Amino acid sequence: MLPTQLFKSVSDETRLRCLSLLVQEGELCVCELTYALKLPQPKISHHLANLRKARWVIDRKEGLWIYYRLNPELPQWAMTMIQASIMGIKNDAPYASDLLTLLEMTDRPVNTCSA
Amino acid sequence: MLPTQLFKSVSDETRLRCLSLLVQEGELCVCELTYALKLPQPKISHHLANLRKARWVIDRKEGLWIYYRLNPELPQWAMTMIQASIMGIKNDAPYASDLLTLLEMTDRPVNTCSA
DNA sequence: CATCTATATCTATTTAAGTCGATATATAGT
DNA sequence: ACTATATATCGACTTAAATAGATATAGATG
Repeated sequence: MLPTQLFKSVSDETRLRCLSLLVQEGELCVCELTYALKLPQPKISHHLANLRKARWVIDRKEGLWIYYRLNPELPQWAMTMIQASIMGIKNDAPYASDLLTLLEMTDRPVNTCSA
Repeated sequence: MLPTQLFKSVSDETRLRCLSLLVQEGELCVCELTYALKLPQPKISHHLANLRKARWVIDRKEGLWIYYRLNPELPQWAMTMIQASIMGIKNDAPYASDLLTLLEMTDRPVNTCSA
């Protein structure tokens, strides 16, 4: 959990978009992120693996779906810094419209342990 | 001043070490950073150019020296996030010992407009 | 057990970034 | 003008990371 690795992980726009949605929505599965960002599923999975490796997020399997959420064991400074960042950028493109797109999604999987 | 570019810029350890010293000390010249980090001058200059391009820092020329400091026009969230980060990591290696090394430097240029 | 859906991984390709050493520029002092 | 110091830039090389598409795995359904 090196600071430089945490920064590098969020220096990619696809990953920052995913993390922004996860911070705002709590917990999302891969198909919801794929829908919101309108990107190919392998690309989303690949970037989620990067966020997992940097320990920004953890995943949880439930049936066919794999849910991702912010790692509760992040150092306090990392939590503070990502929240400050996302509060600062969430109203800008493309982060704002990603959330709107997600909320337009019908048939979202029902998350039995919603956050 | 894209968020992803700000993150990428601090995802390199040399640059994060420089920025950490600048946040803590206010304003430093290249030779002070070179001394503190014990790295070749061209390498330090190269990374400072990156921090300048990402608009993390601005520079100021005074005689032979070029002083770098945090860009006062950073977005508020970026200021908050970098300060939270550096407060969180400044007591860890190598950031803590960089500051100690800097303070051991004799013949530091006298900065006439010290911050 | 065949099939569908959700997700991850693999391979190949391209692009970007870091490192090193040499050199160039600019200022100050003698 | 000559030399020394501070800093930036350039070129060559190496390494890492992003992208895209194909394929593999795993659970659910009929």
